[in-house]
Amino acid sequence: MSFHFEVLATDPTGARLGRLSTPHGMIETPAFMPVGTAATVKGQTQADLESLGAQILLANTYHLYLRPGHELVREMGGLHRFMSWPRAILTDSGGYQVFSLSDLRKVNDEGVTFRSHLDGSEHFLSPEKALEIELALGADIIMVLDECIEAPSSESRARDAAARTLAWARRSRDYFTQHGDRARQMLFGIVQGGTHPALRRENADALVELDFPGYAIGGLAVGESHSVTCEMASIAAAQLPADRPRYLMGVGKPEQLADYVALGVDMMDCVLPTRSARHGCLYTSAGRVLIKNAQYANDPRPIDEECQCAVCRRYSRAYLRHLFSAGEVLATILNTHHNLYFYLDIMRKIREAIRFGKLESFRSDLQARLK
RNA sequence: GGACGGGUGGGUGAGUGGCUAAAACCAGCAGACUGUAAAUCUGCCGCUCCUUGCGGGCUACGGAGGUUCGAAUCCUCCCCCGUCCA
Repeated sequence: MSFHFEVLATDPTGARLGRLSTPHGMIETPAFMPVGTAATVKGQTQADLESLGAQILLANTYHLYLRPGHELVREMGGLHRFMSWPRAILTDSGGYQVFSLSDLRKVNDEGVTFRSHLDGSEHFLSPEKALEIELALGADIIMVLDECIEAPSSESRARDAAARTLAWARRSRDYFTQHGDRARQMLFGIVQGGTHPALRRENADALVELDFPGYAIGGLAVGESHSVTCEMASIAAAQLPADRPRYLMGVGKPEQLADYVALGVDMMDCVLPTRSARHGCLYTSAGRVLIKNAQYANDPRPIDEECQCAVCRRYSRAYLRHLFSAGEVLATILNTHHNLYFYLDIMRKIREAIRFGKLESFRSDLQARLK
């Protein structure tokens, strides 16, 4: 009973309000998970993240395996203790690196051989190896290794990747059954299938047969249009059991979050709020602010006049632009704080809207304002 | 007074006869970013005209002349700056 997922309410759109209990606290869904690849959300302390209300963070198996090494993390008491994060953690498997490090890897049915982006050394990641690492890291939710492909991809390529991902899911489940602990960790399977509707449906159906406690939809927002992303997510979500959490991996832009939620998605993660912040792109209730633009040099207003975050309550655009232009580290810190607040605040409002069955109007309002 | 070295586009600075409106970097301006090889990457960055094109015209490598089909690059004189010698 360490893990328990409960749908508390549904909205006419199909959105679900829920909660996922974990050994490291409760996650209100739909949830957005800030990305902390290397056991750190760049630019924010763990105290900052707690104050922002993040209930779960994402970290990366591949990166932590390379540095500092999963055995070290295990020695240091596991990822929660190592990074001093008392709330929930999800570790991605390294499947996304199959996509993003495409020049540095080779895939076959056994697994993936990576050439480390740090020192060029070769490393082999199989579904079993990924899980061994994830067991050592000790995150609450762990992901199977999958093969994430770029879009567009041919049907045969997508079919191969989906079949391989499914086979790996089976091996992962079996490995977890033997070595894992269901009271301590939850293993999610991942749906692939590219941008081919029939493949998505088939792959989701087959994956559900394997009976995972939660399901992810992967391989989206990798080059296809937003409407295709939605179509694929919708097809996959429709095949997934209603009583299990659904995680749409790697999305999305602020104005897209409610779209995914409306498809029945419970969890999302994205580097956008943190990376964009570092690059000077700030999200506001009236659209994006590229803080380095000359027009903000003498703008005394906060980033977003409607925002209640600590940065908007205290600092002007003029000051933030100065910090950014000067390359000051505080720019990263403050920008990241604001963007994460903005994302997490949208999620709070989305949950509120679902509670009252008003997600559709919230969504159209949001999109109109962010355009 | 003499001997060297040097003056290049907003800055630093390459270029020593044509491929140079002039490298590179910085600054400036604009844009991208979706399970993080990302404090990264891309474009623009003399003025001007239009039929917006690997287009036309003009201006530009301290100043003024000159050599040459052609000069930031060679020559002459001048003006600055630095170092050293008197």
